[in-house]
Amino acid sequence: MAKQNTVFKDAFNRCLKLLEQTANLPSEPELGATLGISRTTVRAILTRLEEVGLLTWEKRRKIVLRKPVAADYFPTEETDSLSEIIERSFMRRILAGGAEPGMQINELELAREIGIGTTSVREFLIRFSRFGLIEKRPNSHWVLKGFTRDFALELTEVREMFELRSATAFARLPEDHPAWQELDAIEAVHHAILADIENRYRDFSELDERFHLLVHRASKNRFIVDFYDVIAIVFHYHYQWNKTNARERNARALEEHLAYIAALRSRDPIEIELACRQHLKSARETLLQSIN
Amino acid sequence: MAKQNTVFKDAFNRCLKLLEQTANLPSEPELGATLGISRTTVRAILTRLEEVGLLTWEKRRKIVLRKPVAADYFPTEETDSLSEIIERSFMRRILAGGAEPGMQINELELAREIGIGTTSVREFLIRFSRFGLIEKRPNSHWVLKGFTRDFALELTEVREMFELRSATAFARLPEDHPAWQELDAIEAVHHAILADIENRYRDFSELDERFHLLVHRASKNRFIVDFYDVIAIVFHYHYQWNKTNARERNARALEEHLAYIAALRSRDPIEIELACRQHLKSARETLLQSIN
DNA sequence: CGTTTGTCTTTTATCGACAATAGACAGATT
DNA sequence: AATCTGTCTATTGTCGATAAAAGACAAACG
Repeated sequence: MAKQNTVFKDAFNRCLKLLEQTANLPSEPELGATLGISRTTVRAILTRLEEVGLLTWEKRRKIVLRKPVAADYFPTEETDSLSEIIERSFMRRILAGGAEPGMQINELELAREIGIGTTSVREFLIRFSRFGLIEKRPNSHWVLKGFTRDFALELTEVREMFELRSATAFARLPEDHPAWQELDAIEAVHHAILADIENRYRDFSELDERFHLLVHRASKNRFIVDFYDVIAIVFHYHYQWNKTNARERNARALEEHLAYIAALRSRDPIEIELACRQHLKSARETLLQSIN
Repeated sequence: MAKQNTVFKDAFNRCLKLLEQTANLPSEPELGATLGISRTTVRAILTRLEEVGLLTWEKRRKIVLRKPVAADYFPTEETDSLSEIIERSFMRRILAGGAEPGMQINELELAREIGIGTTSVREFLIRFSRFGLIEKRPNSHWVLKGFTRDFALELTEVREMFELRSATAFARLPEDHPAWQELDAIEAVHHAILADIENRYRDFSELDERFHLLVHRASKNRFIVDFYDVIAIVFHYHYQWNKTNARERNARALEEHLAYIAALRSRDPIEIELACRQHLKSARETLLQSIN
């Protein structure tokens, strides 16, 4: 196999979802734009829709013959891109498994274990190296620096610098900047989750990322925004891994976010700094607790 | 060719340099440690030394037969690693050549132009992407964001945050920390260059990197230290590219460094902040001038 | 007994090949 | 006239293969 056809399979599934709602398919270019893929892949999807008897397709005439059923979808395991698979597999190893700092990382072994080629593993490790968890010895192996206390402290130190600056910049955004609307939307979701915290506390992780990314974007600095990737991936896997007291922790974080949002609205630098620091401090503590 | 033997050639050349000074070669492991290579490569070097009649080698008996001459060395073009070649080639294109922001970057074209495989180009681009100058469209090309005014401003904004914090941390290093000695050594080189500025002003670039890296290291934060790579590469190529008023500019920077070093020694936070800001401000201005 | 050497195995860096995907262009359709 | 479709080409993502380099281990040496 030269290239996985995960783009095709994933887009096919999303196309089926579209078909559940509407029985009308737009033109090829439009469908491509909707699904975020090229026309080549759109046509591959249409061809398959015809093959499985969901569609008659001739030039512009596209007639949906029936509603899609579960069996029409590709299994979700097949729709993940290779890099997602590698990332998950790798993170599980270094977060969950007994991964000692200083351990060697072997490209070939990793590749065999996941069942993929070495090229993909190498490219992943290179991309991943910017997260500061691994380091390359040229012409030799990678070294795992580990998800240690030091790592967490260094990460949060930079995070606090960047987020304070971003929050200050946020307050200076013009009244009509779309970020304020997005902030309203985010605040509403906070209230919604808090109102049903027992069932919905797991939705916090995604919301957290959405909120902080919005704040960071206000810095209009690519390095600050890019750095948020590091924070996001660490917290993402941290939430998956450490579930102790998740409900209470998330509830508290939601409240802190609300205070933080209110401070942003006030545009008062002092208040913003206070609310921001307060929240970042508890985020840091949560992270540190999960390490030791 | 599967792998370049640049490690061998480069180490061979360095070994010849050793032979110019001493006529005695140590054991294989020791030589390997000196040259920073494995024993396998050491033995390849010894074999070649024998082939070209520089050495008789049998087990522990290594007898140097003559001094190496210029013709014994591998040409320098052959000792650069592939990634260095790609980097130079790429930087020339995007800094010197008419590289408009928004331009597409084509892996295949780049590879053909440099005369190497696509894998190496891809890996380079992935590594390079953390410098914020290019961006990937998945399943499609890379986009050049360009060495623009915005780029320089964003870069220097973060640089200033990081360096101020590092400088403050530097002042808190214990009296006996090796960084203070290194600072003395660096200061001495400053005086030496200033004393012969007409001839030596080109040495500033390297010294600049050495000094600022030392300061950044005091932060003991991998993200801050790693970020210095971005600064270093930008200034490195910037110095190569923009030579107008280089002598005066470097002389001024050297003076600013000396003031900055004195401030660090004073350990007075206010003085440090002042000297640091002053220097970073002119560094930023120099960079900006070269852009428009 | 601690190094050093000889030999062998494993891993990395790089290439070329090929399927998946993107993208270009001319002719067809409304 | 604008958009869509058919067809074709170019580029990306991934693999396996291979030379260079690293590294393991036992026998030899001092």
